Amino acid sequence: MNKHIPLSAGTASSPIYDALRRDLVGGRFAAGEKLAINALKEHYQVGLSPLREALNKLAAYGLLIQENQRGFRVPKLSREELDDIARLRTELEGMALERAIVHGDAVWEADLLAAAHRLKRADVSLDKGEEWERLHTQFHRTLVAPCGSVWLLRFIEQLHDQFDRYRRLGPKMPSIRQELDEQHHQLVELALHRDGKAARALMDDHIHKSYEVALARYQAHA
Amino acid sequence: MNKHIPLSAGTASSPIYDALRRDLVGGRFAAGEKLAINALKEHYQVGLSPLREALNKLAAYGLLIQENQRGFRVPKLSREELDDIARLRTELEGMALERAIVHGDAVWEADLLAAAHRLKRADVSLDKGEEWERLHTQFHRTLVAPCGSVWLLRFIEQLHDQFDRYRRLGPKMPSIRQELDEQHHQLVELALHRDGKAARALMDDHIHKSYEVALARYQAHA
DNA sequence: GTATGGTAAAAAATCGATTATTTTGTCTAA
DNA sequence: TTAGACAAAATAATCGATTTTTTACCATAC
Repeated sequence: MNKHIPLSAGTASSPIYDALRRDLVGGRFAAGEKLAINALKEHYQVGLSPLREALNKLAAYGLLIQENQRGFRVPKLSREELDDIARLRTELEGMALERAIVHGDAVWEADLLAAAHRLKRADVSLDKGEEWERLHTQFHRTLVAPCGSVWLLRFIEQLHDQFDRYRRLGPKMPSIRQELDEQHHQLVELALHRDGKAARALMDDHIHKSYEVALARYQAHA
Repeated sequence: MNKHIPLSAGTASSPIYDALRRDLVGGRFAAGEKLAINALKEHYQVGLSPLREALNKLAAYGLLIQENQRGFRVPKLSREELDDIARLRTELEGMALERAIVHGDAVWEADLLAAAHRLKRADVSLDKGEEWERLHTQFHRTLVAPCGSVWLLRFIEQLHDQFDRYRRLGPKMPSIRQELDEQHHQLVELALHRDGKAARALMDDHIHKSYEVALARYQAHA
Protein backbone atom coordinates (compact mmCIF):
# COMPACT_ATOMS: atom_id res chain seq x y z
CA MET A 1 0.00 0.00 0.00
CA ASN A 2 1.52 3.24 -1.14
CA LYS A 3 -0.24 5.44 1.38
CA HIS A 4 0.32 9.01 0.41
CA ILE A 5 2.03 10.96 3.14
CA PRO A 6 1.38 14.72 3.11
CA LEU A 7 4.48 16.66 2.09
CA SER A 8 5.01 18.60 5.28
CA ALA A 9 4.00 15.77 7.58
CA GLY A 10 3.28 16.38 11.20
CA THR A 11 2.19 19.96 11.08
CA ALA A 12 -0.40 19.34 8.41
CA SER A 13 -3.23 20.62 10.55
CA SER A 14 -3.10 24.07 9.10
CA PRO A 15 -2.73 24.69 5.38
CA ILE A 16 -2.48 28.29 6.45
CA TYR A 17 1.09 27.67 7.59
CA ASP A 18 2.16 26.53 4.15
CA ALA A 19 0.32 29.33 2.43
CA LEU A 20 1.89 31.97 4.64
CA ARG A 21 5.33 30.48 4.31
CA ARG A 22 5.05 30.45 0.54
CA ASP A 23 3.91 34.05 0.46
CA LEU A 24 6.63 35.18 2.84
CA VAL A 25 9.38 33.47 0.86
CA GLY A 26 7.87 34.67 -2.41
CA GLY A 27 7.98 38.26 -1.25
CA ARG A 28 4.24 38.84 -1.21
CA PHE A 29 4.80 40.95 1.90
CA ALA A 30 7.16 43.89 2.15
CA ALA A 31 10.23 43.45 4.32
CA GLY A 32 9.72 45.18 7.64
CA GLU A 33 5.97 45.26 7.16
CA LYS A 34 3.78 44.77 10.18
CA LEU A 35 1.20 42.08 9.57
CA ALA A 36 -2.38 43.11 10.19
CA ILE A 37 -3.83 39.99 11.70
CA ASN A 38 -7.43 40.83 10.88
CA ALA A 39 -6.54 41.46 7.26
CA LEU A 40 -4.71 38.12 7.07
CA LYS A 41 -7.65 36.40 8.67
CA GLU A 42 -9.91 37.70 5.96
CA HIS A 43 -7.48 37.22 3.10
CA TYR A 44 -6.74 33.59 3.90
CA GLN A 45 -10.29 32.91 5.06
CA VAL A 46 -9.22 31.38 8.33
CA GLY A 47 -9.99 31.73 12.01
CA LEU A 48 -7.92 33.64 14.48
CA SER A 49 -6.57 30.69 16.44
CA PRO A 50 -5.12 28.67 13.54
CA LEU A 51 -3.72 31.87 12.11
CA ARG A 52 -1.94 32.82 15.31
CA GLU A 53 -0.55 29.31 15.67
CA ALA A 54 0.85 29.49 12.15
CA LEU A 55 2.37 32.91 12.84
CA ASN A 56 3.99 31.58 16.00
CA LYS A 57 5.52 28.67 14.15
CA LEU A 58 6.80 30.94 11.41
CA ALA A 59 8.36 33.21 14.00
CA ALA A 60 10.17 30.27 15.56
CA TYR A 61 11.24 29.26 12.06
CA GLY A 62 12.69 32.67 11.36
CA LEU A 63 10.34 33.96 8.70
CA LEU A 64 8.68 36.37 11.09
CA ILE A 65 9.67 38.53 14.02
CA GLN A 66 7.41 38.50 17.03
CA GLU A 67 7.50 41.69 19.08
CA ASN A 68 6.44 41.74 22.67
CA GLN A 69 2.87 43.00 22.54
CA ARG A 70 3.12 44.44 19.08
CA GLY A 71 2.26 41.52 16.88
CA PHE A 72 4.23 40.08 14.01
CA ARG A 73 6.55 41.74 11.56
CA VAL A 74 8.28 40.61 8.37
CA PRO A 75 12.04 40.61 9.02
CA LYS A 76 14.08 43.37 7.45
CA LEU A 77 16.53 42.48 4.72
CA SER A 78 20.19 43.42 4.99
CA ARG A 79 23.36 43.00 3.02
CA GLU A 80 25.03 41.53 6.10
CA GLU A 81 22.36 38.91 6.51
CA LEU A 82 22.41 37.96 2.85
CA ASP A 83 26.17 37.46 3.07
CA ASP A 84 25.73 35.42 6.22
CA ILE A 85 23.07 33.21 4.70
CA ALA A 86 24.98 32.64 1.47
CA ARG A 87 28.18 31.77 3.28
CA LEU A 88 26.50 29.37 5.64
CA ARG A 89 24.53 27.80 2.80
CA THR A 90 27.80 27.21 1.01
CA GLU A 91 29.28 25.46 4.02
CA LEU A 92 26.28 23.39 4.97
CA GLU A 93 25.01 22.48 1.52
CA GLY A 94 28.53 21.59 0.42
CA MET A 95 28.98 19.40 3.48
CA ALA A 96 25.65 17.70 2.86
CA LEU A 97 26.36 17.15 -0.81
CA GLU A 98 29.67 15.43 -0.12
CA ARG A 99 28.00 13.16 2.39
CA ALA A 100 25.09 12.46 0.06
CA ILE A 101 27.45 11.42 -2.71
CA VAL A 102 29.00 8.92 -0.34
CA HIS A 103 25.74 7.46 0.89
CA GLY A 104 23.28 7.91 -1.96
CA ASP A 105 22.02 4.71 -3.55
CA ALA A 106 20.51 3.78 -6.91
CA VAL A 107 17.09 5.09 -5.94
CA TRP A 108 18.68 8.42 -5.21
CA GLU A 109 20.34 8.49 -8.62
CA ALA A 110 16.98 7.91 -10.25
CA ASP A 111 15.26 10.53 -8.10
CA LEU A 112 17.97 12.99 -8.95
CA LEU A 113 17.63 12.49 -12.69
CA ALA A 114 13.88 12.76 -12.40
CA ALA A 115 14.04 15.94 -10.34
CA ALA A 116 16.49 17.55 -12.75
CA HIS A 117 14.35 16.59 -15.71
CA ARG A 118 11.17 17.95 -14.20
CA LEU A 119 12.96 21.18 -13.37
CA LYS A 120 14.24 21.56 -16.92
CA ARG A 121 10.80 20.96 -18.35
CA ALA A 122 9.02 23.27 -15.97
CA ASP A 123 7.12 26.06 -17.63
CA VAL A 124 8.60 29.17 -16.11
CA SER A 125 5.91 31.41 -17.53
CA LEU A 126 3.12 29.42 -15.98
CA ASP A 127 1.92 30.63 -12.58
CA LYS A 128 4.46 33.40 -12.19
CA GLY A 129 7.15 30.75 -11.98
CA GLU A 130 5.69 29.31 -8.80
CA GLU A 131 5.85 25.80 -10.19
CA TRP A 132 9.47 26.28 -11.22
CA GLU A 133 10.31 27.48 -7.72
CA ARG A 134 8.72 24.39 -6.21
CA LEU A 135 10.67 22.08 -8.50
CA HIS A 136 13.87 24.01 -7.91
CA THR A 137 13.54 23.63 -4.16
CA GLN A 138 12.72 19.98 -4.67
CA PHE A 139 15.79 19.44 -6.81
CA HIS A 140 18.16 20.89 -4.25
CA ARG A 141 16.43 18.92 -1.53
CA THR A 142 16.83 15.69 -3.48
CA LEU A 143 20.48 16.42 -4.12
CA VAL A 144 21.41 16.42 -0.44
CA ALA A 145 18.67 14.12 0.86
CA PRO A 146 20.83 11.05 1.61
CA CYS A 147 23.44 13.01 3.58
CA GLY A 148 22.41 11.08 6.67
CA SER A 149 21.79 14.06 8.92
CA VAL A 150 18.23 15.05 9.69
CA TRP A 151 19.38 18.22 11.42
CA LEU A 152 21.65 19.28 8.62
CA LEU A 153 18.78 18.93 6.16
CA ARG A 154 16.57 20.93 8.44
CA PHE A 155 19.03 23.80 8.66
CA ILE A 156 19.65 23.78 4.93
CA GLU A 157 15.96 24.02 4.21
CA GLN A 158 15.66 26.91 6.60
CA LEU A 159 18.56 28.73 4.95
CA HIS A 160 17.08 28.06 1.53
CA ASP A 161 13.88 29.80 2.50
CA GLN A 162 15.82 32.72 3.88
CA PHE A 163 17.99 32.93 0.80
CA ASP A 164 15.00 32.86 -1.50
CA ARG A 165 13.54 35.92 0.18
CA TYR A 166 16.44 37.80 -1.39
CA ARG A 167 16.70 35.88 -4.64
CA ARG A 168 13.04 36.36 -5.44
CA LEU A 169 13.00 40.09 -4.83
CA GLY A 170 13.15 41.08 -8.47
CA PRO A 171 11.65 39.90 -11.75
CA LYS A 172 12.73 36.73 -13.53
CA MET A 173 15.97 36.84 -15.54
CA PRO A 174 15.90 34.15 -18.25
CA SER A 175 19.58 34.61 -19.17
CA ILE A 176 20.80 33.82 -15.68
CA ARG A 177 18.27 31.04 -15.38
CA GLN A 178 19.89 29.36 -18.40
CA GLU A 179 23.28 29.36 -16.73
CA LEU A 180 22.02 28.05 -13.42
CA ASP A 181 20.00 25.34 -15.13
CA GLU A 182 23.18 24.20 -16.85
CA GLN A 183 24.85 23.89 -13.46
CA HIS A 184 21.99 21.80 -12.16
CA HIS A 185 22.67 19.25 -14.83
CA GLN A 186 26.39 19.30 -14.20
CA LEU A 187 25.69 18.73 -10.53
CA VAL A 188 23.70 15.62 -11.42
CA GLU A 189 26.56 14.42 -13.62
CA LEU A 190 29.15 14.83 -10.89
CA ALA A 191 26.88 13.24 -8.32
CA LEU A 192 26.29 10.20 -10.50
CA HIS A 193 30.03 9.90 -11.04
CA ARG A 194 30.49 10.12 -7.28
CA ASP A 195 32.94 12.97 -7.56
CA GLY A 196 32.33 14.60 -4.21
CA LYS A 197 35.15 17.11 -4.38
CA ALA A 198 34.21 18.44 -7.80
CA ALA A 199 30.52 18.44 -6.97
CA ARG A 200 31.18 20.51 -3.90
CA ALA A 201 33.27 22.98 -5.85
CA LEU A 202 30.51 23.33 -8.39
CA MET A 203 27.95 23.78 -5.64
CA ASP A 204 30.09 26.56 -4.17
CA ASP A 205 30.06 28.26 -7.54
CA HIS A 206 26.36 27.65 -7.99
CA ILE A 207 25.51 29.28 -4.70
CA HIS A 208 27.89 32.12 -5.43
CA LYS A 209 26.20 32.85 -8.74
CA SER A 210 22.79 32.75 -7.11
CA TYR A 211 24.18 35.03 -4.45
CA GLU A 212 25.19 37.57 -7.05
CA VAL A 213 21.71 37.51 -8.49
CA ALA A 214 20.21 37.94 -5.05
CA LEU A 215 22.60 40.74 -4.18
CA ALA A 216 21.86 42.62 -7.39
CA ARG A 217 18.15 42.38 -6.73
CA TYR A 218 18.57 43.44 -3.14
CA GLN A 219 20.60 46.46 -4.15
CA ALA A 220 17.98 47.40 -6.73
CA HIS A 221 15.86 47.94 -3.65
CA ALA A 222 12.55 46.27 -4.52
CA MET B 1 22.60 52.89 30.42
CA ASN B 2 23.04 49.17 30.68
CA LYS B 3 19.40 48.31 30.04
CA HIS B 4 18.93 44.64 30.68
CA ILE B 5 17.65 42.83 27.65
CA PRO B 6 15.67 39.66 28.35
CA LEU B 7 17.64 36.57 27.42
CA SER B 8 15.34 35.26 24.76
CA ALA B 9 14.37 38.64 23.39
CA GLY B 10 11.46 39.07 21.05
CA THR B 11 9.30 36.22 22.17
CA ALA B 12 9.19 37.44 25.75
CA SER B 13 5.40 37.61 25.80
CA SER B 14 5.03 34.24 27.37
CA PRO B 15 7.26 33.06 30.19
CA ILE B 16 5.54 29.77 29.60
CA TYR B 17 7.71 29.23 26.54
CA ASP B 18 10.92 29.49 28.53
CA ALA B 19 9.57 27.33 31.33
CA LEU B 20 8.52 24.59 28.96
CA ARG B 21 11.76 24.76 27.04
CA ARG B 22 13.74 24.42 30.24
CA ASP B 23 11.71 21.48 31.38
CA LEU B 24 11.93 19.74 28.01
CA VAL B 25 15.70 20.14 27.81
CA GLY B 26 16.05 19.18 31.45
CA GLY B 27 14.22 15.94 30.88
CA ARG B 28 11.24 16.71 33.10
CA PHE B 29 9.11 14.92 30.51
CA ALA B 30 9.65 11.39 29.29
CA ALA B 31 10.78 10.98 25.70
CA GLY B 32 7.87 9.93 23.52
CA GLU B 33 5.38 11.12 26.09
CA LYS B 34 2.17 12.70 24.88
CA LEU B 35 1.59 16.03 26.56
CA ALA B 36 -1.77 16.38 28.25
CA ILE B 37 -2.61 19.97 27.54
CA ASN B 38 -5.07 20.36 30.36
CA ALA B 39 -2.54 19.05 32.83
CA LEU B 40 0.08 21.49 31.54
CA LYS B 41 -2.42 24.30 31.73
CA GLU B 42 -2.96 23.58 35.38
CA HIS B 43 0.67 22.84 36.23
CA TYR B 44 2.01 26.05 34.72
CA GLN B 45 -1.02 28.07 35.75
CA VAL B 46 -1.62 29.49 32.33
CA GLY B 47 -4.45 29.85 29.84
CA LEU B 48 -5.01 27.62 26.88
CA SER B 49 -4.12 30.14 24.17
CA PRO B 50 -0.67 31.17 25.45
CA LEU B 51 0.07 27.54 26.17
CA ARG B 52 -0.80 26.41 22.66
CA GLU B 53 1.26 29.22 21.16
CA ALA B 54 4.25 28.15 23.22
CA LEU B 55 3.78 24.53 22.17
CA ASN B 56 3.60 25.55 18.53
CA LYS B 57 6.82 27.50 18.80
CA LEU B 58 8.56 24.63 20.53
CA ALA B 59 7.39 22.28 17.80
CA ALA B 60 8.85 24.56 15.14
CA TYR B 61 12.04 24.72 17.22
CA GLY B 62 12.30 20.96 17.34
CA LEU B 63 11.68 20.27 21.01
CA LEU B 64 8.21 18.89 20.31
CA ILE B 65 6.47 16.89 17.65
CA GLN B 66 3.08 18.05 16.52
CA GLU B 67 0.82 15.31 15.22
CA ASN B 68 -2.10 16.08 13.01
CA GLN B 69 -5.08 16.07 15.35
CA ARG B 70 -3.35 14.27 18.14
CA GLY B 71 -1.69 17.06 20.04
CA PHE B 72 1.94 17.36 21.01
CA ARG B 73 4.48 14.71 21.83
CA VAL B 74 8.01 14.78 23.24
CA PRO B 75 10.40 13.54 20.52
CA LYS B 76 11.83 10.09 20.94
CA LEU B 77 15.54 9.73 21.60
CA SER B 78 17.74 7.60 19.38
CA ARG B 79 21.36 6.67 19.08
CA GLU B 80 21.33 7.80 15.46
CA GLU B 81 20.05 11.21 16.36
CA LEU B 82 22.55 11.65 19.17
CA ASP B 83 25.35 10.82 16.76
CA ASP B 84 23.92 13.24 14.24
CA ILE B 85 23.61 16.06 16.76
CA ALA B 86 27.09 15.54 18.18
CA ARG B 87 28.71 15.45 14.76
CA LEU B 88 26.94 18.54 13.56
CA ARG B 89 27.69 20.35 16.80
CA THR B 90 31.35 19.55 16.27
CA GLU B 91 31.29 21.00 12.78
CA LEU B 92 29.27 24.10 13.52
CA GLU B 93 30.65 24.98 16.93
CA GLY B 94 34.19 24.45 15.68
CA MET B 95 33.52 26.68 12.70
CA ALA B 96 32.02 29.35 14.92
CA LEU B 97 34.88 29.19 17.41
CA GLU B 98 37.51 29.71 14.73
CA ARG B 99 35.61 32.70 13.42
CA ALA B 100 35.06 34.09 16.91
CA ILE B 101 38.78 33.92 17.64
CA VAL B 102 39.43 35.98 14.54
CA HIS B 103 36.80 38.62 15.25
CA GLY B 104 36.50 38.72 19.03
CA ASP B 105 37.61 41.95 20.67
CA ALA B 106 38.78 42.94 24.15
CA VAL B 107 35.23 43.04 25.49
CA TRP B 108 34.82 39.46 24.38
CA GLU B 109 37.98 38.43 26.18
CA ALA B 110 36.66 39.95 29.37
CA ASP B 111 33.23 38.37 28.95
CA LEU B 112 34.87 35.04 28.36
CA LEU B 113 36.96 35.18 31.49
CA ALA B 114 33.93 36.27 33.47
CA ALA B 115 31.73 33.49 32.09
CA ALA B 116 34.38 30.86 32.80
CA HIS B 117 34.87 32.14 36.31
CA ARG B 118 31.17 32.17 37.09
CA LEU B 119 30.88 28.65 35.76
CA LYS B 120 33.73 27.43 37.91
CA ARG B 121 32.28 29.04 41.00
CA ALA B 122 28.77 27.77 40.38
CA ASP B 123 27.34 25.65 43.14
CA VAL B 124 26.48 22.40 41.44
CA SER B 125 24.53 21.09 44.38
CA LEU B 126 22.27 24.12 44.52
CA ASP B 127 18.99 23.81 42.63
CA LYS B 128 19.64 20.41 41.13
CA GLY B 129 22.44 21.93 39.09
CA GLU B 130 20.02 24.17 37.23
CA GLU B 131 22.20 27.20 37.86
CA TRP B 132 25.29 25.38 36.63
CA GLU B 133 23.44 24.39 33.47
CA ARG B 134 22.48 27.98 32.83
CA LEU B 135 26.04 29.19 33.27
CA HIS B 136 27.40 26.35 31.16
CA THR B 137 25.09 27.27 28.28
CA GLN B 138 26.07 30.88 28.75
CA PHE B 139 29.77 30.04 28.63
CA HIS B 140 29.52 28.18 25.37
CA ARG B 141 27.35 30.93 23.94
CA THR B 142 29.90 33.55 24.91
CA LEU B 143 32.71 31.54 23.40
CA VAL B 144 31.27 31.64 19.89
CA ALA B 145 29.31 34.88 20.16
CA PRO B 146 31.53 37.08 17.96
CA CYS B 147 31.63 34.58 15.08
CA GLY B 148 29.75 37.07 12.95
CA SER B 149 26.97 34.78 11.83
CA VAL B 150 23.56 35.19 13.38
CA TRP B 151 22.28 32.07 11.71
CA LEU B 152 25.20 29.94 12.78
CA LEU B 153 24.63 31.00 16.38
CA ARG B 154 20.98 30.17 16.04
CA PHE B 155 21.66 26.67 14.79
CA ILE B 156 24.29 26.02 17.44
CA GLU B 157 21.90 27.02 20.18
CA GLN B 158 19.28 24.70 18.77
CA LEU B 159 21.73 21.82 18.63
CA HIS B 160 22.87 22.57 22.15
CA ASP B 161 19.34 22.18 23.44
CA GLN B 162 18.93 18.93 21.55
CA PHE B 163 22.25 17.63 22.79
CA ASP B 164 21.41 18.48 26.37
CA ARG B 165 18.29 16.34 26.22
CA TYR B 166 20.68 13.39 26.03
CA ARG B 167 23.43 14.70 28.28
CA ARG B 168 21.03 15.45 31.10
CA LEU B 169 19.33 12.08 31.07
CA GLY B 170 21.21 10.66 34.02
CA PRO B 171 22.44 11.91 37.39
CA LYS B 172 25.38 14.28 37.82
CA MET B 173 28.87 12.80 37.59
CA PRO B 174 31.34 15.02 39.47
CA SER B 175 34.41 13.20 38.17
CA ILE B 176 33.56 13.92 34.54
CA ARG B 177 32.50 17.42 35.46
CA GLN B 178 36.02 18.05 36.75
CA GLU B 179 37.57 17.07 33.47
CA LEU B 180 35.18 19.11 31.35
CA ASP B 181 35.62 22.14 33.59
CA GLU B 182 39.35 21.89 33.01
CA GLN B 183 38.73 21.97 29.26
CA HIS B 184 36.60 25.07 29.63
CA HIS B 185 39.55 26.90 31.09
CA GLN B 186 41.89 25.61 28.43
CA LEU B 187 39.44 26.82 25.82
CA VAL B 188 39.59 30.30 27.31
CA GLU B 189 43.38 30.16 27.31
CA LEU B 190 43.58 29.20 23.65
CA ALA B 191 40.95 31.75 22.72
CA LEU B 192 42.86 34.53 24.44
CA HIS B 193 46.03 33.43 22.68
CA ARG B 194 44.10 33.52 19.39
CA ASP B 195 45.09 30.00 18.53
CA GLY B 196 42.11 29.06 16.38
CA LYS B 197 43.41 25.73 15.19
CA ALA B 198 44.24 24.42 18.65
CA ALA B 199 41.06 25.81 20.10
CA ARG B 200 39.03 24.02 17.49
CA ALA B 201 40.83 20.76 18.15
CA LEU B 202 40.15 21.11 21.84
CA MET B 203 36.52 21.92 21.15
CA ASP B 204 36.27 18.76 19.05
CA ASP B 205 37.61 16.78 21.97
CA HIS B 206 35.38 18.59 24.42
CA ILE B 207 32.26 17.78 22.46
CA HIS B 208 33.43 14.22 21.99
CA LYS B 209 33.87 13.73 25.74
CA SER B 210 30.44 15.20 26.38
CA TYR B 211 29.12 12.93 23.69
CA GLU B 212 30.48 9.89 25.49
CA VAL B 213 28.77 10.99 28.67
CA ALA B 214 25.52 11.53 26.81
CA LEU B 215 25.80 8.20 25.04
CA ALA B 216 26.46 6.31 28.28
CA ARG B 217 23.45 7.91 29.88
CA TYR B 218 21.29 7.21 26.87
CA GLN B 219 22.32 3.57 26.86
CA ALA B 220 21.55 3.31 30.57
CA HIS B 221 18.00 3.87 29.37
CA ALA B 222 16.57 6.45 31.80
C1' DG C 1 5.74 76.80 19.02
C1' DT C 2 6.80 72.87 21.55
C1' DA C 3 6.03 69.71 25.01
C1' DT C 4 3.09 67.16 28.09
C1' DG C 5 -0.92 64.74 29.60
C1' DG C 6 -5.17 62.69 28.83
C1' DT C 7 -8.61 60.43 26.10
C1' DA C 8 -10.30 57.69 22.28
C1' DA C 9 -9.49 54.31 18.82
C1' DA C 10 -7.07 50.33 17.26
C1' DA C 11 -4.90 46.16 17.73
C1' DA C 12 -2.92 42.24 20.18
C1' DA C 13 -3.41 38.79 23.61
C1' DT C 14 -6.15 35.98 26.28
C1' DC C 15 -10.22 33.69 27.96
C1' DG C 16 -14.42 30.64 28.13
C1' DA C 17 -17.21 27.92 25.46
C1' DT C 18 -18.27 25.26 21.28
C1' DT C 19 -17.21 22.06 17.69
C1' DA C 20 -14.76 18.33 15.57
C1' DT C 21 -11.86 14.46 16.00
C1' DT C 22 -9.83 10.62 18.13
C1' DT C 23 -9.72 7.21 21.56
C1' DT C 24 -11.81 4.01 24.66
C1' DG C 25 -15.12 0.78 26.10
C1' DT C 26 -18.87 -2.28 25.31
C1' DC C 27 -21.83 -5.21 23.00
C1' DT C 28 -23.05 -8.30 19.29
C1' DA C 29 -22.25 -11.70 15.88
C1' DA C 30 -19.48 -15.04 13.62
C1' DT D 1 -12.96 -16.37 21.82
C1' DT D 2 -12.19 -12.91 18.68
C1' DA D 3 -13.27 -9.41 15.43
C1' DG D 4 -16.01 -5.68 14.14
C1' DA D 5 -19.16 -1.96 14.77
C1' DC D 6 -21.29 1.28 17.46
C1' DA D 7 -21.68 4.51 21.29
C1' DA D 8 -19.72 7.20 24.88
C1' DA D 9 -15.98 9.68 26.79
C1' DA D 10 -11.89 12.26 26.34
C1' DT D 11 -9.18 15.42 24.13
C1' DA D 12 -7.65 18.52 20.47
C1' DA D 13 -8.84 22.36 17.56
C1' DT D 14 -11.42 26.28 16.68
C1' DC D 15 -14.49 30.11 17.39
C1' DG D 16 -16.53 34.50 19.33
C1' DA D 17 -16.08 37.68 22.81
C1' DT D 18 -13.46 40.07 26.50
C1' DT D 19 -9.48 42.12 28.42
C1' DT D 20 -5.25 44.37 28.07
C1' DT D 21 -1.89 47.06 25.80
C1' DT D 22 -0.37 50.15 22.36
C1' DT D 23 -0.93 53.86 19.20
C1' DA D 24 -2.95 58.13 17.51
C1' DC D 25 -5.02 62.34 18.31
C1' DC D 26 -6.05 66.53 20.53
C1' DA D 27 -6.26 69.88 24.06
C1' DT D 28 -3.87 72.48 27.37
C1' DA D 29 0.03 74.45 29.73
C1' DC D 30 4.51 76.34 29.52
